[in-house]
Amino acid sequence: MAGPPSYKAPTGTHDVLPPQSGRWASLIARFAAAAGRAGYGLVVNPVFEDVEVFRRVGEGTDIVRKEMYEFEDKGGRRLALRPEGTAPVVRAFVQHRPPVPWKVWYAAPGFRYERPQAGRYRQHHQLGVEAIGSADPDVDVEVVALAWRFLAGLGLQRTILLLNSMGDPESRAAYVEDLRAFLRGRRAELAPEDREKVDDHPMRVLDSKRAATRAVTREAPRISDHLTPSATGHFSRVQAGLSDLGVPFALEPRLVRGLDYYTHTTFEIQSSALDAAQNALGGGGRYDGLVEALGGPPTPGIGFGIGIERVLLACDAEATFTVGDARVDAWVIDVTGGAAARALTHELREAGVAADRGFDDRSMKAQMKAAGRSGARVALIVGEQEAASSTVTLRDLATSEQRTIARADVVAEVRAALDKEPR
RNA sequence: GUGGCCGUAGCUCAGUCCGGUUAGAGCGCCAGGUUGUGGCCCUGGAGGUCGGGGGUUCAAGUCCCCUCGGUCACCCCA
Repeated sequence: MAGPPSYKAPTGTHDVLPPQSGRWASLIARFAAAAGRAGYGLVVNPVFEDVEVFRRVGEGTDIVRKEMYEFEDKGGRRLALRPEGTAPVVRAFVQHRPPVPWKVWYAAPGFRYERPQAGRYRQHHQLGVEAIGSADPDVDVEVVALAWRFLAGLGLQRTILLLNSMGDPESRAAYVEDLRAFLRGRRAELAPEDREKVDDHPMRVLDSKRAATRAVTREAPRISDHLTPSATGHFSRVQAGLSDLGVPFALEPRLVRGLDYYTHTTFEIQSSALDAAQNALGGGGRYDGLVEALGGPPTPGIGFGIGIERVLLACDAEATFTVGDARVDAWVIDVTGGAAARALTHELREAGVAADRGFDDRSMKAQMKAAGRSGARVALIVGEQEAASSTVTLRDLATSEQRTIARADVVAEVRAALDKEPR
């Protein structure tokens, strides 16, 4: 293409700007607080990993088969941008071998090369936790409840929690055989697009949205009928625990989720407020074989990921968790050249008062206009008269009342006007 | 990867079907009305290669082809 360069954020990516970014930041802060209260510490992983880290996690999944951002660095290493959050955390666990249970949370971007649509992006952001090293069903309960309570705490009400168990590997192997046999017998009734999945990935057929397929899978064998006694025991204890905490859930035997590594508990939280096709706000499950697959000792684990963009979309749809105005307390106006504004804003900020000012030595009118637009509660005005008498005019921008105060009393007067405690 | 719809000022859009002088509106921005005072009002101004390229034509924002981008959906997922 000719002409001057005209750059845009790459397809499927977005800039998050004020004031929306304020909401973004506060969402993460809330999650950090919730996870912190539950004993989870922050983990920060690299945004790219050896491509094998992700391959080991799901050879057969679309995520690794066709959606990974893979590249070779200048040293010839094969790397990939993280398509999901669990694998890097598990890799870090295997590398550092922290004491268990290891409970961590993260807020990180995920990258998948796919066509964007409402609620789906090439770079999206996830909030998540991982609890590695305990097979206790109470860990499942804690993790699921954390996700549920976090979303409820934002004011989201039109959410449903879907719960299923994939069982242990023996349960699962037996079930897959049974399901495959069933689907082969009914193959002709399936939607054409789903027929080819029957042989290689029969469980993928279960989450098809096509009506013809769903009619068949309604009658398909259920994994709950194939669970070993111990897997059934684990799952019942999870359900009992959730009920005990008042977390409502619906059993969904067809919930298999996209990643191959899940065992036992899997769950997904959907929003019925989103009319978009992508209505899963988050999901996760247990992955008792994953640590071993990445070279560690046999170690159980469970976690979830919540999509920040989708949660915010759901909040929009339910008109909750709205953008808070990031207002400053005071606006400093200086028509004597700017030195007074420089000193005053600095002094106020040092004293803990949020203060801002205009630049470029603009007219009184222009500076007042900026002050009004900023949403500040008070304006501090320094003109020739104030400068000459070591005073400042303090104006309440809501009531338009103003009075002249001594320059030396500015911090105290502003604090009083804002009803703010000294720091 | 496949399909539908859409690309005109910073934003939201009119104008495109039936081609015709300097491409418009609202909002926002800047300035003035008020030589020290915001929000309301009035006046004025800046800002556009009509996504890009090619073609048809005396003439293209408008018609044709290609291309890029956006959006929604499928596959699948957060």
